[in-house]
Amino acid sequence: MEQEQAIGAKRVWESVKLYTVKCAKCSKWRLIPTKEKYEEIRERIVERSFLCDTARAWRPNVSCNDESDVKQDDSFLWAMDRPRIPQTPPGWQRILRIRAEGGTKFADVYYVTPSNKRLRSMVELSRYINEHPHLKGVNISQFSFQPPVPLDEKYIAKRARSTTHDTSSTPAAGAYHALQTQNDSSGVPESATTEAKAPAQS
DNA sequence: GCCACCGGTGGC
DNA sequence: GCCACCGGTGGC
Repeated sequence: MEQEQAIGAKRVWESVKLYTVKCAKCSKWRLIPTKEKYEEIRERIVERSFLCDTARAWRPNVSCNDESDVKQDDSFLWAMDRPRIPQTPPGWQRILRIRAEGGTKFADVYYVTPSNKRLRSMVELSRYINEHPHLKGVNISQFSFQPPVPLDEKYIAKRARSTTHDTSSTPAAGAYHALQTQNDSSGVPESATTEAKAPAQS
């Protein structure tokens, strides 16, 4: 019944403000116009590198000669998605919620079903699918609860990591693309955010 | 040690 | 009373 644009109607909202992907050639950021497009690129980013040319699909004249669409400064909280996250099935929504700074986790991923039910884990997802025969065609391999990684590792409270050895010097090493989230809450963190800037070599 | 999962609860 | 958010922890 009240399926009415349900999704996106009220409570369901996304922490992500802008979707951006880095050009594999010139390393400039290109804004991705829609979440759907972003998810499509993200799924195949390993097989198909993103280039400024790719953005011509929605920006006919853009090229590596144009400056970056967005500066990677501290006006946003940056996070890198992992590659190979499947596109969200039609009728569903994949929602990312960034947690408060200084907590034990960075973000939560959840899926909203076509009938507006919020699911928090693979367990809940498969149970829900089993209990709803009309969703039998839905394969759980189309879902991933893997959250992105913050570029600023200090955003999360330090664990018993100690010694901070170089082991994790490059956060999200394999990930090619990133998303931005709004960094409201605090005033000007400023401190070290800019240092976390993309090591993005090789 | 990490993280997927879920219970508790504070704020609405 | 509900639910968004967070922390604890069991299983790997």
